[in-house]
Amino acid sequence: MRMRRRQGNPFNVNANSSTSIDTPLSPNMEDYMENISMLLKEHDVVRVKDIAKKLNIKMPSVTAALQKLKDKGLVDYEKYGHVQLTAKGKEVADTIYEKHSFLTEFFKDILGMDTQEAEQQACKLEHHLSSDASNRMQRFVEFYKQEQLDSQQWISRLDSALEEKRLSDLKEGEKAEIVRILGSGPLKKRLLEMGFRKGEIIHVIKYAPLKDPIEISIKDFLLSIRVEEAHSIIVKPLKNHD
Amino acid sequence: MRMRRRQGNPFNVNANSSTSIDTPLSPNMEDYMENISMLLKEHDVVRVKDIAKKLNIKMPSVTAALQKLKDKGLVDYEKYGHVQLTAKGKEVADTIYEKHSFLTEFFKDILGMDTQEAEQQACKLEHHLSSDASNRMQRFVEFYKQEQLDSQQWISRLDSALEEKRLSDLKEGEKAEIVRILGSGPLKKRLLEMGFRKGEIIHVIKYAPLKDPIEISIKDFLLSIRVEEAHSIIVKPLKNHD
DNA sequence: TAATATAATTAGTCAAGACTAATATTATAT
DNA sequence: ATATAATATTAGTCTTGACTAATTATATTA
Ligand SMILES: [Mn+2]
Ligand SMILES: [Mn+2]
Ligand SMILES: [Mn+2]
Ligand SMILES: [Mn+2]
Repeated sequence: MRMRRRQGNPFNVNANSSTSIDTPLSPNMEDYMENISMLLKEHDVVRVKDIAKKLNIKMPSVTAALQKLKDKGLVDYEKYGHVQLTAKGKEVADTIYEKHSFLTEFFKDILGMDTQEAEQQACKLEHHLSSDASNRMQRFVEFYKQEQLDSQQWISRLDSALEEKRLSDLKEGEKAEIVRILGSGPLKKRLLEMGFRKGEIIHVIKYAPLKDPIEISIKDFLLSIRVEEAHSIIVKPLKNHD
Repeated sequence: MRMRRRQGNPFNVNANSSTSIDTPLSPNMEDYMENISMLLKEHDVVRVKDIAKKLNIKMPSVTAALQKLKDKGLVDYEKYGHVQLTAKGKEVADTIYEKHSFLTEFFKDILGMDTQEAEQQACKLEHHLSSDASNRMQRFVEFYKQEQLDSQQWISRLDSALEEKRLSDLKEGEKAEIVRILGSGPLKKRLLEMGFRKGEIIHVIKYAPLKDPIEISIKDFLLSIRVEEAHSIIVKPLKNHD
């Protein structure tokens, strides 16, 4: 469910042409704020060129953005001049950066992603988290990092879990061991009856992606299975020489 | 760091005017796929009107979207006809819905948000998660829901944590108890020396938002503190009659 | 079957946010 | 102090994905 801002009504006469102030910042504008703030922490003079480089865009785009952000009272900026944040602007930037930080910690320290990917993910998601969700998640990250006990347990389990695939993701000719079967209803029961059990070795005979069914063998039995069903069978691919 | 798609080069002569196929789906297009799939699970005939209603947009927007999705080979659709998903389209929709599901579980069952907010958050974030992050997070949710032991501990701690604020979020006249002080460097040391200790009661005397400093009292001492410092003091507001 | 109501499409507009090309300003080097 | 280089701005274009108004096609009802 989405709320899209109503926009572009040509008959809205109270035009208030500069709708600038007060409407929430778009993800892109938030990134401008965040990155200007970061640049200001490193150098005390920030130029259009610096922002363009950091955000990997061209200078005219930056100029346009700065004009909007100035209208909103978030940056101090005069033509051809240097860029500063207003008090309000700093608040905004800090709020965003805080989300960036705990999200990064979450992806890095809890989910075990490497620094760069973690940062990237964080910098995308930060613009879409409600403040309630942010609070809760921030608490959660703090909490989890204190209880290092079982987080160890989790991390070690994660590594092997990441080697797992779904049967439907295997390619023709691949072999794999069944790790577990998702679901709980009659579907799971049927799969068990067909011979899909934990530990069994599967060999994919024929698999045309998107075309049902997949043909496989389990200890010399030939079986056909629909993609949809294969989707809920978790396997661990075997190296070729097994 | 962002990658923006390069766009709008008027001199790109290999125009390939229908750049349609193969470029990744935008968040909005992903929502179309997801919701069409949901509608198809309930009714076996899906009309433009249904999609418009579900997504809370107008019919012409839907028509335009369907034309694009058809170009990309994701929907079966003829003018004035009913809407179906292609095999590829189903795959796409399922992938998105899977993210939607475990994200919802995360916000609901781990962070304790109510169903509706959890769904909303999930449906925003689902479009921005890499497949690696998705995998890890899905594993994490599964793992966490099995170890109900300490998740209990966490949930109960969360409730009280959500009553907490930062000193910088209090309004003039409010009283609060210090819960803890964030950070670790010399800043924290200085705050402790000033008398900010766990359990102390704070009374905010004067606070003009965005204007340093904040004036407060701790057991009859008057103190001034900068917003930035107040930001790292976690407090629990007291009811008026305390 | 004809008249009406509902549903869907087209045409044209708008805002955001990127881009290029051309121009203007400021900084640096001779 | 001037010439050149580096930066920044304007003007105009493009795509995406909304919107309204007008038109066309399909369904329903008399
Ligand atoms: Mn970001
Ligand atoms: Mn960020
Ligand atoms: Mn969504
Ligand atoms: Mn969703």
